[in-house]
Amino acid sequence: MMNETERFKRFLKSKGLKFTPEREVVFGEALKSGDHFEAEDLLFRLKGKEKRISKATIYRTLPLLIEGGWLRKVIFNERHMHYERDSGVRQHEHLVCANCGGIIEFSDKKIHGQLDEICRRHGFEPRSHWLEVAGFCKNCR
Amino acid sequence: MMNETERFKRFLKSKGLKFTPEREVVFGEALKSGDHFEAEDLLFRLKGKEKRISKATIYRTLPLLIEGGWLRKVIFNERHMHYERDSGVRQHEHLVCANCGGIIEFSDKKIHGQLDEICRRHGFEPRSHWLEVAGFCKNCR
DNA sequence: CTTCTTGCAAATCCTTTGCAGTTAC
DNA sequence: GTAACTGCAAAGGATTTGCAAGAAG
Repeated sequence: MMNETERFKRFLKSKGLKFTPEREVVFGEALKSGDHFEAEDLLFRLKGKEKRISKATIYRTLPLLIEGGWLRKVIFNERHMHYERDSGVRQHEHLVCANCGGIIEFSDKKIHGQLDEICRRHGFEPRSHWLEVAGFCKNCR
Repeated sequence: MMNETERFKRFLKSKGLKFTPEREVVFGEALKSGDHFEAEDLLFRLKGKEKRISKATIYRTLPLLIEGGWLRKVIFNERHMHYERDSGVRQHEHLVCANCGGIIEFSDKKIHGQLDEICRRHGFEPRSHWLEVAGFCKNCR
């Protein structure tokens, strides 16, 4: 964790930006998120903290964390953005339950291979992809 | 086309809704859309028509067309919604160029098969899916 | 005639921005 | 010191809603 904070500091410095207490808190809390979260979640979780962080600061910090590779955006069938830890693999593959909202993540080599093949056929250079299957999970079907 | 309009009338009736000139126009224009469009596109295209249709009516009609199976939603990496003709196959597979915005649609049996397999493994009952690959097309790479 | 519709403008929701005061370096 | 940062509140863009007037059935 200390390492990550150091990485963050270096990242900011490299861009001529400053390492502030606010950014440190948002950074720490975002990385603590086990799974998907929304800006509003962060805001809420930070409400209880000693340091009060404004909505604006959160919205201004999230893009930095994405740029630095700590987070990625995930778009669901809603109006607002979700975020998740970026493990480095730029793939977003989910089964999303239409009933309980539960999310199962997966990653599949066969699909990746096939996607590469399809891109090749179309002369398309892939950078990232996301795949969402909507339906009903084991418990809700 | 006449058939489709009849279908639409019947659909509305079945839900206790009325067949109005406004709905007819929106319906016709939406079905005329060869590819993806946004609510704003429809609004614009309807500007020139004899009948003036309000934004609100468009936003109120689109969900009906989705419910009736004529359209489906497609979500891109933006803040607003896109729509496309629903051919009955509930798959949304696209290569989207990050530079020119061009969209290449595809459909791939191997991927479908593999998705089914993954769902089975997770006890998940799929209803629809969407897969978007972002990158650069032949011309823009 | 009754219920559903329309257009309008105001309201929402999430996110971004302008500004004036504050802080990191 | 000075450029970057913060919180606030106001602005934004896409979509929605309340309302009174207007049509469909």
